Amino acid sequence: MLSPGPSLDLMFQALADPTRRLMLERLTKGPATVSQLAAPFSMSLPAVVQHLGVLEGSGLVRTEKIGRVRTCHIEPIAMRTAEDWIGERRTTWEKRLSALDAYLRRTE
Amino acid sequence: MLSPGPSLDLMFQALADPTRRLMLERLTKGPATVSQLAAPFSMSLPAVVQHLGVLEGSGLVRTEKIGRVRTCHIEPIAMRTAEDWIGERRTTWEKRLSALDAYLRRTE
DNA sequence: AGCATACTTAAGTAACCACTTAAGTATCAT
DNA sequence: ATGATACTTAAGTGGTTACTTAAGTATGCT
Repeated sequence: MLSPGPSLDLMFQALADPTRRLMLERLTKGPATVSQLAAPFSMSLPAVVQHLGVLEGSGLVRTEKIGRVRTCHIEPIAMRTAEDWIGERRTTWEKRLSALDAYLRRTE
Repeated sequence: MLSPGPSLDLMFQALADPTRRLMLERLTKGPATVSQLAAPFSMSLPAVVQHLGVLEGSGLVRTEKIGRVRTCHIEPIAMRTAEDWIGERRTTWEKRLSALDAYLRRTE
């Protein structure tokens, strides 16, 4: 392991689990309480809350507790951070490829 | 854990480690042999090869061995798969937000 | 007050992950 | 053929992750 980074670690780690991606997908349709978020899954509530903790720790999700109900929603800015990291590297490589391609065509 | 998916699991898992992201970053600048890829890191060669295995297993990197040298390069298509998954969810949520915003302004 | 709801805390476990060292194999160079 | 290079295989270890069950706390309802 090297540098901790601005928490790309935590974001990608959070995205690496299918349960958490489904939870994120659910939150795409609007905010949800912990119970609502847990409903589709067959696992225990504490397990769901632990997943939620990972999502929140990564910054991808924000939650707020009012009374006894905790409500969760997506944080699009954090999503963009992860997305951008991939995008930058991908396009750099694609540019290299097309430059090589052009070169090969020229020397052809 | 639920569905395995088309291996978004493996891609995001691969991206979750800073060493692997650095390796990917290196490969952005062009193909590299295993030794070249390992050079910047202080860890053992087998450790680097294990990381490389994760990257390759996720489809983000492709390698080919010629003689005794294994050469590695980025697979931009796989990168795009991961990128797109995030992007779709992020934009859906952003649309929801701006729709809500517009609604609030109208009723204001 | 008494009971249900909505989490929360704690503790334990089995599987996985990121390394390590040591030893091995396949090529290439002389 | 000999030695160096470029990985490869195997086995082990300590830390983390994804759960579990059991019990606890805080809030809202009647």
